[in-house]
Amino acid sequence: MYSNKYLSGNLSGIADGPMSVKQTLVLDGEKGELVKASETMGKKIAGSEPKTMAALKSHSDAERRRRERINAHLATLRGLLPISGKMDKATLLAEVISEVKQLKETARPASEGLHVPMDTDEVQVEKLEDKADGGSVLLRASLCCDYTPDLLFNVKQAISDLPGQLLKSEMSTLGGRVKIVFLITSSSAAEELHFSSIRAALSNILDKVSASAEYAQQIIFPQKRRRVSYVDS
Amino acid sequence: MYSNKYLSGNLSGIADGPMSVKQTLVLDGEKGELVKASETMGKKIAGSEPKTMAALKSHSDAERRRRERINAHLATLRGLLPISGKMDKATLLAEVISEVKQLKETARPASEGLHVPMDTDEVQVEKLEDKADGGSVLLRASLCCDYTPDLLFNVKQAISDLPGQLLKSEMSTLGGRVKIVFLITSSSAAEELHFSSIRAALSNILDKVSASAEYAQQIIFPQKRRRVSYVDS
DNA sequence: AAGGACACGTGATAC
DNA sequence: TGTATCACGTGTCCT
Repeated sequence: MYSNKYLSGNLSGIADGPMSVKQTLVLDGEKGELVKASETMGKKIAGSEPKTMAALKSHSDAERRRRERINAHLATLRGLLPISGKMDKATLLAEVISEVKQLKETARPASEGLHVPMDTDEVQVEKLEDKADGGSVLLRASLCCDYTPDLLFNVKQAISDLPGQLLKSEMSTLGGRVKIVFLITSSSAAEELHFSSIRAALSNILDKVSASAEYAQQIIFPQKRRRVSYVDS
Repeated sequence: MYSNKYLSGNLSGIADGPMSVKQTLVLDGEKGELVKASETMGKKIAGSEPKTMAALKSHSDAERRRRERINAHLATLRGLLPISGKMDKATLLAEVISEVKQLKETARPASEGLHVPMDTDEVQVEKLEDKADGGSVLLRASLCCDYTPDLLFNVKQAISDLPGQLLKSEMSTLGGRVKIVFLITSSSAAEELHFSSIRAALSNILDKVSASAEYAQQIIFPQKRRRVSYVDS
């Protein structure tokens, strides 16, 4: 075992391999030189006090146990992650934090109430929680309008044109009204660009839907007016 | 700064503090003794090669950067956790893994409740909360499948054939998948009958969709298998 | 060969 | 007091 190269596992000190003492240089910051370690050492060595020895061993032992605990937890986390491949310890942690965020976002709407479609047509794009963690931003876009048979077709087309990655979409209907909510990840670099192109895509849907809806409406409710509002945040 | 105690920040070696060279003992595993480090050292020291010096510095610098990266991520994770108090690094990780597990657990019913389409085709009919109100029962039916252009047409037809009164329908899409949920009132007398006819109607949709989807899929993914599950409750 | 990632032992420090 | 945690520089492997 590597850890016993300098520090023997048993105090009786049975020779069990070729020995090579290393880590013998000390970098002297003051002079900027390498010096022999012993040069600057005083009495302290005196050699082989068993007390110091035992203390040192238990110290490094404890430290090793600590490392093992941490690494075990890291391994557990690696197993919990959707990503399978081998990973850097730092990148693993980065993945974990993005996982946690994602899960939190996914779990939220359960408690945050439902998106009931209102009476005014609406296109809304907002940014959720920009904690400057890893350059990725979460956008929440929503569209509220009348339901028409071709709505879903238009939506689907718009989705494929959407920038970033679509995490989730949710749609609810009430009466003849419908509200669709999208959750989209965007790179913080292209954030504003995505922002406006999402807005454009959804507004485009709204236009088409409005056209066909207005046609149908004018037959039945010629008096009804259409109110449209665009909201950004 | 502590990190410069042994290794000076500048290679010119300006004296900037009291110096105390430490880490000079080497624990000899073979003999079980402390020895002077220099005892077992040969020529190698020769003193002050600038090459070795620079290499050593860049090495420890890199290692420090790595540590900082990891610790930064750990700090971020600490901030994401519901627990506020100070925490052991290992216990922090333990908390993170339990948090991830819990979020996964919480997110699953949320996903099912919020009707996020999963990867398996599914027809589900269940009875919600029969509070013996007035002989009327609430049924919740859902259909999960690939999205195809004719899906909505089929759904619309099936709806008109449905028994009972359709209270609400909700639909969400993710990727190419779609999940539709119906809320239907039924008389408790005809409950079982409605149950099976709803099942039949949705299964019928699923069959049609599967057919057209499979046709499209066999061109692109000939190996992909369709898994269908029927769930009652 | 130049640099990244990891485990190690050690000094410092808090309780 | 002993017994934890942490940051550090280093050796070693891998690319």
